Formats: sequence, structure tokens, C-alpha cells
Amino acid sequence: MNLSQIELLQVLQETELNLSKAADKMHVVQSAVSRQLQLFEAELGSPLFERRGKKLVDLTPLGRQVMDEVAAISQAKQNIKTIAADFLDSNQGTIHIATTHTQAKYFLPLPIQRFREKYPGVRIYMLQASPEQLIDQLHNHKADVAICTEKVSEDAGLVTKHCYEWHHAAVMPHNHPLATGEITRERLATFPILTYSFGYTGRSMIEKAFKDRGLELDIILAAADTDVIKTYVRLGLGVGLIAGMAYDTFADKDLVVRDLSHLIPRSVTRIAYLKQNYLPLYSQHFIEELLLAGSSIAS
Amino acid sequence: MNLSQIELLQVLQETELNLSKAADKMHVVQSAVSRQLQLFEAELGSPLFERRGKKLVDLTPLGRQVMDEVAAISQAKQNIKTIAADFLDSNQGTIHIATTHTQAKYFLPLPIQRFREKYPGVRIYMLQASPEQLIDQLHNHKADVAICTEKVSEDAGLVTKHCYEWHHAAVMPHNHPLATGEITRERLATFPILTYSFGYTGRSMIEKAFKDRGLELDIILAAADTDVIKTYVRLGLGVGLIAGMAYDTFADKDLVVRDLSHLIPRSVTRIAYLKQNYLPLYSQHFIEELLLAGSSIAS
DNA sequence: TAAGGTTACGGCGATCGTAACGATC
DNA sequence: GATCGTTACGATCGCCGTAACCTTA
Repeated sequence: MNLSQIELLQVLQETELNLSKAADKMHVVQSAVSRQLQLFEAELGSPLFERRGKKLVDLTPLGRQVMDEVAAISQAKQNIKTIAADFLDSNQGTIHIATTHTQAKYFLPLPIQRFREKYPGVRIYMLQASPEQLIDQLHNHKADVAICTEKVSEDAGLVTKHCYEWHHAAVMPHNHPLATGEITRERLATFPILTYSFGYTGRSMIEKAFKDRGLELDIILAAADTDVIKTYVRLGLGVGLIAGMAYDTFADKDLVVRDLSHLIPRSVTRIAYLKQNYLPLYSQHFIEELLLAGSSIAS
Repeated sequence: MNLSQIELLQVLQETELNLSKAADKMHVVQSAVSRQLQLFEAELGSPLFERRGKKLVDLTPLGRQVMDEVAAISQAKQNIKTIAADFLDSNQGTIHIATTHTQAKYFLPLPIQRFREKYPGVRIYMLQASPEQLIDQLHNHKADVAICTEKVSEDAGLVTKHCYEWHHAAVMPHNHPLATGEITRERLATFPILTYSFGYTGRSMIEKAFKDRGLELDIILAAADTDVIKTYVRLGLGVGLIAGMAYDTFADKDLVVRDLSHLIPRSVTRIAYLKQNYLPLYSQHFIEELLLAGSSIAS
């Protein structure tokens, strides 16, 4: 057993169990990986892959169990490299941040700016994705840190940290009936609604708040993106339900914003990363920056 | 980086950072390991060991961090081997059980006998040690499973399972004053006491029970071993406080046993093993056998 | 001076690449 | 016939062992 065999198994999973592609990824010829796989299976005494003819089509039960350990080894190996790099120079490297549109546009600018001032040598990659994808991206090592609001806390392989809490708000044109008078869930439910797509940015809290009262919202537009919602609110399509922090006092002054904290339960935005993954010092500081920015938000 | 370098680091820790001994353990010449260590340190870019002259005298801060990952890799590598061996033949192998005298003599015989009937091909090694050593033996991979009563539940790297509960009992010769009449802590404290050494078999519960009442026991003999205690009780040195299950109705009929469950809080015997350590199927079954035996004990 | 560690060098073997072959869609 | 995998064989490079050398208790 050696580390390149471990890496091969890892790469095979990322290449639909295609030996040729795996060989390319590892910069060796295909026959080399073929032999290494055979040697490894021989060493273990039973096959790791189900084969149809010569093609690898699936993992065997053994293979499945082994893959968990393979992932642990790869992770630890990567950690060693990262730890050592940290000792040489903890001021440069890269950080991959996975997040949603709303966080990227309305929460991250400040902490990222502060972070860049401290660590000008760190390249920041932002990956925008849906909340479900965020977690996958952590597991696939496409991202180091994820910032998101929904469905995070369940995963046992993750560390999650409470970042900040926020409430939804309704936005509408100035001449809209809802711009004045008391807002209740019942009244809101009489208007066409524009809000986030399912699974996004606290959408589940909205669902819950109205379902609890036996009300059903007439959602005529669902977007992943606050700006899209605002655009159609401006066109008079209905009332926008957006995250409170997504209302910009200057840019959105043509819209009326009305707080909904008494109607829709608060949402919690969290920071998540893999438990077994060693984060370089600058990433740890980035997280601190996020927590700091989060704690200074009045909800 | 390769697995033999990882193994080298592991072995160095077990050999007082002595390269020559490490070389012996790995069945290679000393110059080989010297070079491999240099190569590895060069690859990481900074030293893993503090050196006085040429001798390795300590880990560097980097080395300390790296060692955690090294342990994870070794563990995962071992797991792969074990998992594969399990698939080839889950009926043979070895199991190392670390436990104390009391468990080995009074609890384990039945479950071990039942286990042997199911898995005659598994070699059973029993390691007898003090409770503190038990946990160390898990971490050092000297033992796979530990069965013990004290200080287990704190360790985050362990899985622990509740096995059974038991109470202490007092034993004494038939003519002893305590053989009749009500037993209270106050009365007990007036006699010389023989019981377990500190840290052993529920000793902490005994301490606690009397300290709560402001009483101090006159412990004139402390042994790791129930049989030693009984021997001196027979010689009339005093009252023995032993685990209830350590009284044998036949062999000990020359002694009077008196239940102390109303005086001393119950003790809990637990099974422990390393969280990250894959246990072969037979070991998993052995643990089930222990739990079964534990659950059939009336405390 | 013994014990522990490093450096230099030659030899061996693991693993790679080329290439021809086999199978499967 | 294009894609994917296996087998055979020669070449290379990494790693080991021998051995001489260095350093400190």
C-alpha cells in the first residue's frame, strides 16, 4: 500500500471510475494506474470494484468501506501539507468561500475587505451556489468555508458556527396599499408575493410562518437572487419578501421597506467547514472576521 | 511524502526519537531512515524535530501538529487492512482485551467462553492493567477493547458503552461483629478496612460515600486484586469492601457477605474502544456478547 | 570510545512508459 | 472503430545497504 494508490482510488471516484481519465488527472499513463489498482486489490485479497467485463462500474461493499478510510488518509495528508505551508508563510495561500448570492452581496463585502487588508497575499475565490450545493462543495473539497442559512446543522462531519441572525422584510413601491397600515400575515397573503426559491435564504422560515396560520402564499416569482426580486417588485408585480439586510437605504429608496420580524421567525446564518479539515491560519482569521462582522449586526 | 515516512514518524515516537532504534523496528539500516526523515522535512520546508547537535530531542511545534495527522493516517491505513481481512475471513484474527483483575476474573469468563464457541479461530489476548493504563493501551494500540469501571467517559477519542452496574459488598469472617446487625457507614468506619487500590474497581465511589458523611475509612490494606483482599480478610485483618460480583457463593462460603448498595453508590462498568479504530466483525460481536452478559446481571 | 547521526556511492528493484493486444459499446 | 482496460518488456529513478566519517556523552 502506498499513497499514490490511495490517491488513485480518490481520483477514480471523481472520474466516474474511469481509469483513463484518472491516469490523465494523475499525469501518468493509463497502464500504470491499471497495474497499481491490480496490485492494491491483490494486496487486500479481494476486489474493490465491480466490473462489467473490464470496465469498472461500481464499488464493491469492501470498496465502499475502504473509500471512507481513503478519504481520511487524503484529508490527513492534505492537512500535513497545509500545516507545513502555514509554518513557512501563513500570509499567503488561497481560500475558497462557498456562499449564496444574498450573503455574497449583502454580508460578505465588509469582512472580506477587512480580511484582504490583513492578508493581501491570500487569493479569495468565491463560489456561488445553492445551499444544498454549498455542503457538497465542502465535502468535495471545492470549498473550504461555506456561509449559508439553511440546512447546515445536521451534518456530523461539519463544524458550524453561529454567525448572525436576521429577519425578513417586505418591500414594495411607495404607492402600494401595503405601504401603510398594520401588516399581518393575513393581509400579506392577499397580495401576490415575490421571494426566494425554495431552499434559499430563509425561504423555509417563510413557509413555516404562514403554514402555521393555515395561510398559503401566492408566490408568483421565486428567485435565488434578491436583485431579481426587487426588479420585479419595481415593475409592480407584487410584494417582495427579502432578507432585511438586502434592503439598501440609498439604492432602494424608491421602495418601501417594512419589517416582518413579528411575523416570520428569525433566520440564522452559519459558517460551516469540515471537521477533519485543517484550515490555514488565514482561513481561521477569516472566520473570526466573519464572526466579528456577524456579531456587530443588529437584527 | 509516502507511507513509510509516515510510519517512520510514528515509530520515532515509540522509540524516544531514536533513529537507530526506529531503523531496527522498521527492519532497515539506520542511514535509510535518516535520509527519509531529511527528505520529508525538506519536502515540508521546515524541521519536524528539535535537535541538540545531531540527536533528536523533541518535536517542533510543527512536528506536534503533524503527528496528529500522522496518527490519523496510520489508523486509517490499519483500518483498511482490517476491513479487507474481515472480508476474506471474518472468523479469524486476534483481539486484545485490556481489563482489570476484577473484570477478568468475575465478569469476563462467561462472555469469553460464549465468544470462543462462536469464533474458535480468534486468538484472545488479555492484558491486565490498572484503569489508567487501560485507556493508554487503547491509544497505543496495545489493546482493541477495554473493560473498566473508572475514568473512561471523559476521553473524546473513545466510544464507550454502558455494560452493567454493580454494588459493593462487605465480606468478613463468620464470627466478625459486623456479620450481624444493621450496617451503616458510621459503623463500618469503626473497623479496619481492606479494599481496592486507589483508581481501581469503584474505589472512587467508596471514597465519595464516606467523605460525604465526613467519615474517614481506616484502610489498612489496598490491593488491585479481590483475591488478595479476601485472603487477608480470612486472616482477620478487618472488613473487606469488594465488588458484589466478586463474592463466590461456593468458594467464599467461609466468609459472610453483606450488601452495601444502600451505602455506596452503584458503580458502572463500561466498554471502551477508539472511535477512529475499525474493529473487525468478531470484535464487534465480542462487544455484543459483553453487552448481553452485562444486561443479564442483576445488580 | 561507544552510541547516535550524516554523507557518499554502488546496486537492485519497483514503477513507469511504450506498444501491442483484448474487449465492449 | 472508438473507448476503455490488460499484458509484455525495456528503461529509469528512487531507495536501500555498505562503509567511512562526524559529533557528543
